[in-house]
Amino acid sequence: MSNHTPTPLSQAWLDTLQAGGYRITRPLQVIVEILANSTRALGPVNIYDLARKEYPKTGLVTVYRALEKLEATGLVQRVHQADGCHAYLRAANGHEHILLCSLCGQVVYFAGDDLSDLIARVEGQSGFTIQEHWLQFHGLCANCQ
Amino acid sequence: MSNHTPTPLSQAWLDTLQAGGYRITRPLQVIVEILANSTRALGPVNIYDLARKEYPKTGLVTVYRALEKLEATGLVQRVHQADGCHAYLRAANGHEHILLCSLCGQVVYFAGDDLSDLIARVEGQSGFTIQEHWLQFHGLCANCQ
DNA sequence: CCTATAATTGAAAAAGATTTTCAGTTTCAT
DNA sequence: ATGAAACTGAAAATCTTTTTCAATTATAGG
Ligand SMILES: [Mn+2]
Ligand SMILES: [Mn+2]
Ligand SMILES: [Zn+2]
Ligand SMILES: [Zn+2]
Repeated sequence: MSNHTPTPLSQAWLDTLQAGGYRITRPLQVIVEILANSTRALGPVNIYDLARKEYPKTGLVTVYRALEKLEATGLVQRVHQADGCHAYLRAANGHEHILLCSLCGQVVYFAGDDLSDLIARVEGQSGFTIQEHWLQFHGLCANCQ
Repeated sequence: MSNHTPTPLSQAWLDTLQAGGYRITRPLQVIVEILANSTRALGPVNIYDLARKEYPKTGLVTVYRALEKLEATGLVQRVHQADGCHAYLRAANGHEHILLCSLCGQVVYFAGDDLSDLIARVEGQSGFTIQEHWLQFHGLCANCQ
């Protein structure tokens, strides 16, 4: 059971988790390492399988519990997809959205959308106050087209 | 067991379903009536409870099966929400998106978004070909604010 | 209107996913 | 080093969705 050095990102996540009052255990380290460095969304069983390669004792329950902590801390987000919404991904940094490859699942983050005019127009027409917007692009990555 | 007249929209849905080769049964009529006229997204159990008021024999399985048919026929869509993605709503007509009230669940459809510049920019930066976009607004309806 | 056929139904069982319980172990502030 | 609180994995419980199956029903054709 080798003890790999954490990547800078996963170390930052662990620090945030610790600052949030959570304890840093081996299975949590492994799960964080997996999620912080993934370029595609992963489901619980997905993460479970990967985690067991590094730390075979890992239980599926622990994966669920880690996802709960990571989501509560704002480090990961649930990803909505046509075939299900039970996969997780690094949360957006500031005002970012995601673009997903429909074939291989690869994820790219982008920023720079400006929906303020549209939002103002829709608020006027509907009488709603808009608090939040979800935007997601789907397509084929350079490799898959 | 009163036999209410179907609303124009639910009659149109039933015609579409029949044209698609499905048979029009009482529980299906009731479920269509509920979904075609709902102003908020409804989950299977939600629909089940409402359907049983009109046709008490309705089984939950039949609700699942009806949703399958309605989704396959393009009459309803699954709605993605922060607290789960198992509720259904009238599908968009053409290029529409939805705006949801985070308090009461009320839904409004809107059109008129133009994301082509953003899409072109993100395609250039990422090397992806973007095929589809999801956009959803969340806020408070006139009643809830 | 009758009939035959295929679709549909509801109950029950099965399968799948997630959560809870619990006793033992580990982290981490003192 | 110590102890309180958090965390762990296994097993059980719970919840959701799908499958199976025998009976019923819709609808096309005569
Ligand atoms: Mn945005
Ligand atoms: Mn659009
Ligand atoms: Zn790809
Ligand atoms: Zn409202």
